[in-house]
Amino acid sequence: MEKVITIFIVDDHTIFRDGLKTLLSQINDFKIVGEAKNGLEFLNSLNEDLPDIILIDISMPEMDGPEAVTKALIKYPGLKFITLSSYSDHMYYYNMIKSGARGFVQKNADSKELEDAIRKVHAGENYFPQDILRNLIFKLGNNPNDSISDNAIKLSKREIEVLHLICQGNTNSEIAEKLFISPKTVDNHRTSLLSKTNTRNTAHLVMFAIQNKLIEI
Amino acid sequence: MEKVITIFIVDDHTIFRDGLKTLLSQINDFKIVGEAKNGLEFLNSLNEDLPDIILIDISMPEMDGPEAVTKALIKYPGLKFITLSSYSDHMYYYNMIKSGARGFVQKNADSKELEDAIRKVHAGENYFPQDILRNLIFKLGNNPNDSISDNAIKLSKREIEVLHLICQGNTNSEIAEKLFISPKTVDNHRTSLLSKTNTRNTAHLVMFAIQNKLIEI
DNA sequence: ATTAAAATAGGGTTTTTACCCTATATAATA
DNA sequence: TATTATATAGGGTAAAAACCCTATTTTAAT
Repeated sequence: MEKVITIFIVDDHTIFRDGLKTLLSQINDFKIVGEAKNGLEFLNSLNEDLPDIILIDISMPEMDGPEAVTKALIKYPGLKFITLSSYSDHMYYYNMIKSGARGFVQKNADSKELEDAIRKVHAGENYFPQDILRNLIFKLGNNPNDSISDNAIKLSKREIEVLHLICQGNTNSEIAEKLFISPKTVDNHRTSLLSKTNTRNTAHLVMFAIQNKLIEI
Repeated sequence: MEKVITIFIVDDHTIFRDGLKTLLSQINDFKIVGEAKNGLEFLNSLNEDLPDIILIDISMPEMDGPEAVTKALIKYPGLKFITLSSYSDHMYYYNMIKSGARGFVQKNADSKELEDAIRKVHAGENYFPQDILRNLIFKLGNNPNDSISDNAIKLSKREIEVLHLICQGNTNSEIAEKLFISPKTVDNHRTSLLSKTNTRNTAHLVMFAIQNKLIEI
């Protein structure tokens, strides 16, 4: 008899979890051994009886995917995570791969692909769709020192404060009043925000900030 | 033998559809008779053999939930739609209920609730969670003339086009070129966008648009 | 058929943003 | 210790946005 692959599901949508549970249970050697509705609940439910594969969503309340993966791998370095994602935003791939996920399956993939991914990752391989790999390679370019994390946009504390106030619809002088600084300083922060994020103007900056979770929606 | 309830699923995430299919198939008198990955595909697949219940997502590519429901009900007024939604944004409840959906189930509800909703709607009742009803009543207030649709922000086709191009970082003259209109006209659309959404400037408008799903992230 | 909304476009003005530059003090990092 | 990033602030300018107004044509909606 073949060895059973134990699977844990982390996703905030109960119906999705239920569906996935039922779907995967129909595969003979797959066994759902646990589920959680966010990263925190998942971490708390981890014990010595570890699952073979953890299917985990990216954006969840309380604690999101990347954070949960990072924290879980500190305690249990052998854990194998496969990310389930609904967005096509590449920023997330990096965060998730960086944090240590071994596979990546988009929710609009078919269920056969998910099964493949589970088997491959369980066998010790990685599973990333070609277009994601291509994008990663493209991002890394020909500079080997250029790690994924270095590509992450790092905004300063003040810049994030300014960004928040911009998104709320404040003008430079209003932001200046609220932060007790000169409007000219706000202008400078604004310039560096556009420069760092490589965006063209305020509208583009706000979109970028949301897409890359620099601010909460 | 009890009568079978036929169900059609419309959702852009294949894994979610597959899971739901398997999940609901386990209930004896439920039968999945079709599926589609967006509103357009759903409409095209409709024929004389109509399903009892259609489970439909709100935001999908090509054609979204409200539009599909509206169009389907013109041709087949008897159809019973249950909305599946992942967000807590109330904007959508109105659009979906307005368009004629008879039930509303959040994806983070449990699968028992979905089954209940299907049975209730099939029996001719409505199914809306208490908090949604409460919010509806709250929104309607004590003004009986104040219909739901009046509260929804209605942007024109052109305004939404302009909004999209704004979010992508285009200036008025760039938008003008792309839409083959005068920059002054774009400026006018911009003014009415700010006025309709009651926002203060571009940054605030973009935030509002995203928060209210006027645009895709 | 009449009204209302949408889409078009122009004139003109003020405010805001975006970008050029220099400059200083402080904090963090190599 | 030397270097880099951050945070501060100014002068100056050009572009863009925001808002005032009028006005015509087309397209829904009542």
